[in-house]
Amino acid sequence: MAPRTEEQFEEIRETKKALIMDTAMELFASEGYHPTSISKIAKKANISKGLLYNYFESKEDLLLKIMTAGLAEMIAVFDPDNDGVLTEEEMVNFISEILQMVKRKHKYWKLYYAVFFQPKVNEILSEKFEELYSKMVAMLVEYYKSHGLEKPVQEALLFGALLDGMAFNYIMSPELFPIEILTETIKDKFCYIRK
Amino acid sequence: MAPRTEEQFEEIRETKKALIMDTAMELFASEGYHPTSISKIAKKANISKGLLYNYFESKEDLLLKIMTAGLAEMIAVFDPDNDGVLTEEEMVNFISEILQMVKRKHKYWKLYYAVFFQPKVNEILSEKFEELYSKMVAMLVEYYKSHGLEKPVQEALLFGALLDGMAFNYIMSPELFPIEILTETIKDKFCYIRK
Amino acid sequence: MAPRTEEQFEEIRETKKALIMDTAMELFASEGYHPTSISKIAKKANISKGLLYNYFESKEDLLLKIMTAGLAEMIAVFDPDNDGVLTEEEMVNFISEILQMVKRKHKYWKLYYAVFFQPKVNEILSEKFEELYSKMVAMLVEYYKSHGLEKPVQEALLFGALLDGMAFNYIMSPELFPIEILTETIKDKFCYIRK
Amino acid sequence: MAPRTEEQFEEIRETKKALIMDTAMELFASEGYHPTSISKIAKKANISKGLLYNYFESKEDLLLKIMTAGLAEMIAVFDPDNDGVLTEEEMVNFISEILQMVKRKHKYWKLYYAVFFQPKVNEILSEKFEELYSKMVAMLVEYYKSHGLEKPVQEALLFGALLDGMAFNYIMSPELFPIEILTETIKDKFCYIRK
DNA sequence: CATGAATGAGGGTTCATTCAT
DNA sequence: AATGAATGAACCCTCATTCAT
Repeated sequence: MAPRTEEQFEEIRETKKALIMDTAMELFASEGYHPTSISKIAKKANISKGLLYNYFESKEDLLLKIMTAGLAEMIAVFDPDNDGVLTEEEMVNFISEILQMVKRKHKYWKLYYAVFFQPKVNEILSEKFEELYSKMVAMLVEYYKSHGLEKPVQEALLFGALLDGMAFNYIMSPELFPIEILTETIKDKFCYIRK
Repeated sequence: MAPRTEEQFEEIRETKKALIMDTAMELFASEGYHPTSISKIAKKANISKGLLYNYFESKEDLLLKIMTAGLAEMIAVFDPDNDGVLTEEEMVNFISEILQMVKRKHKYWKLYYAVFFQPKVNEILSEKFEELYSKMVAMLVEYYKSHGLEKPVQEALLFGALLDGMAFNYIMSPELFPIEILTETIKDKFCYIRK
Repeated sequence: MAPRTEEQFEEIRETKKALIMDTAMELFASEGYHPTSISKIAKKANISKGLLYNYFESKEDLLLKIMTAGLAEMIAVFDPDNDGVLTEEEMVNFISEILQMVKRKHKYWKLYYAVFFQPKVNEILSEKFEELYSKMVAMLVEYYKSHGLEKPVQEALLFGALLDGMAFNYIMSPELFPIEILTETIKDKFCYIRK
Repeated sequence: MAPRTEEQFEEIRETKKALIMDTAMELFASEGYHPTSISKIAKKANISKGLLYNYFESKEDLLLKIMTAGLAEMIAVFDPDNDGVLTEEEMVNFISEILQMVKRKHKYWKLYYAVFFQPKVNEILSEKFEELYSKMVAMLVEYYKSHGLEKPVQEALLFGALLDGMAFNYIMSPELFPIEILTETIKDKFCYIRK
């Protein structure tokens, strides 16, 4: 019989890779990176331990690939790729999108917070993360400048920290932290909407 | 030599225990909990592995004791144990004290963030933590109420999140996050000082 | 296209088999038998892992087939199939041929030495090897007898050992062991040329 | 109760280390380095797998330590630490000592031959080995020079190779290679005893 | 109070081999 | 004839914990 075609193999690979990454993310996020063993991941994904190493070089590589993919997704959402200045409408939109994102990608975020203090991982990801971070800050600074604020950088940093803190609080105890009812207050405090 | 008295023994015990906890915290914070082995802690503390088990039941127990002690210390600082309403001066004071605390107890905070997603740890600490958290929020709510704000709860939650986010950002990259220059802006935004 | 004939298939098979054996030998010799994985061999030979098992039953079988083939080649060179006594000229020739052989088939020899202490390999090859060995010794014994030496067996064993030792030294560090400049001395010591 | 003294610990360590090295050497020599698992060594030595790593950093380290120790022993025997020229008597002595050594330290030699073609190991040991080798050659060269031979270097290299070959043959099949009855012939051929 | 040799379960990883296509 | 995804046993190694001294 003829062997599978290149494309068939490619498809199998993509499917399996996604399965493994999803399963691993789930476990990493809920139990932590170190306490999650390769065996556990393989069992939950219904594959053999060995197969995992067909797709990822190591446990660390698996984590990194998950994180990178997640980061890329976030960048896609966060970054309006807007070289000009945000309109006020865009700004309001931006806030609600981020907060929605946190709720939807709950697992990713949990993983992020859990993993950013793993020294080794952080080392590798921090570069990408800081890129995202500084883009966001720059965008905000521009917005505040265009609104004539005296200390646009401080505003931007503070606002960034606030979003971070909200995400963190929500991830830690979703039932205690009512994201929705806060948006209006945020708008009042950080959007400087001209009436 | 005269045999040591009961109290002397007790003192030795306390000193050793503190030494072990400090050493362990240092390592946990800088290398992570799981990657830090008991051997490494013992070596750095210049004691034998066996002795460590004389003071702590297990590695997890050690971590928990460190975390609990740290939390207690923070509670002592954060909680003015003030049943009345904060004055504006106290409020301003409170902010700068918290931020100073983050800088001073850098290691503790790092450990907290790194370890809060370990299910077991979280389970045990979350109760105490939430107690602290809700006390803080209540205090802030009172403050905002007394200043006639419309949505005192939202204000309080937002402010709490902001402080969290600042701590988080500072811990992650102290060189990128200039805590000091932000206090003024915070004051403007969250203290509602009556001129 | 016309279907291939039986012979063409056979030819393809032989070519592939030879390719695999050559590739494997190369790797076994340079990296060692155990550290060389089937994957690596397949990759270097530009075939799939599966195909290799179409030609060889197992990794061990592959090794054995390589060794056997190599041994056969050597036997063909070493054994003049001469039932009579070597002439002096033949003897001199014999020496230089062996030494040339070592240089040419460098890889084979390296593999031999590396692998001769693997119990299983030794088990299977030792019979053939001893056949070769005793033939060589017998031939030499005859030669020495015909030259009237008192202890022809000792001479033969010693000479055999010397050749072995030279091969061994050359294989281990070719740059340190100058085979060529030794032939004359060997001739003086072991050929007993009648002037 | 008081802990053991430093010396007691040291003694335990030395004893265990020797036990492990002996056991491992036995197995490495008879089954080969790679096919011998740490588990097997531990089981045969009646210790836990873990303990082995209390004494040796890795399997490779264990092998290296065994080899180095063996090499040191051989150097001690081979090297007369004689800056002057060997007397004829010493030379004869030297030969029989080496051959006895091969018989006595059978296991070590087998390990040497089996392991010298493991690329990684060789890399590390070759330096030490060459030191020994060149010392031996130098010693022999001096001897031959003092006996007025035309080509002392060739003589020395050849003699060295012969000894190597004899050792190799003996190790491979002791029953086929009668070391004892060869010494006289060696003496005749390589000692140049002045009558 | 104090030591570190010893354990053993479990971790991450490799790899010869199989098999559906 | 040919592919490479998939398996699973075995490997090397780590480390929290115990215990005799």
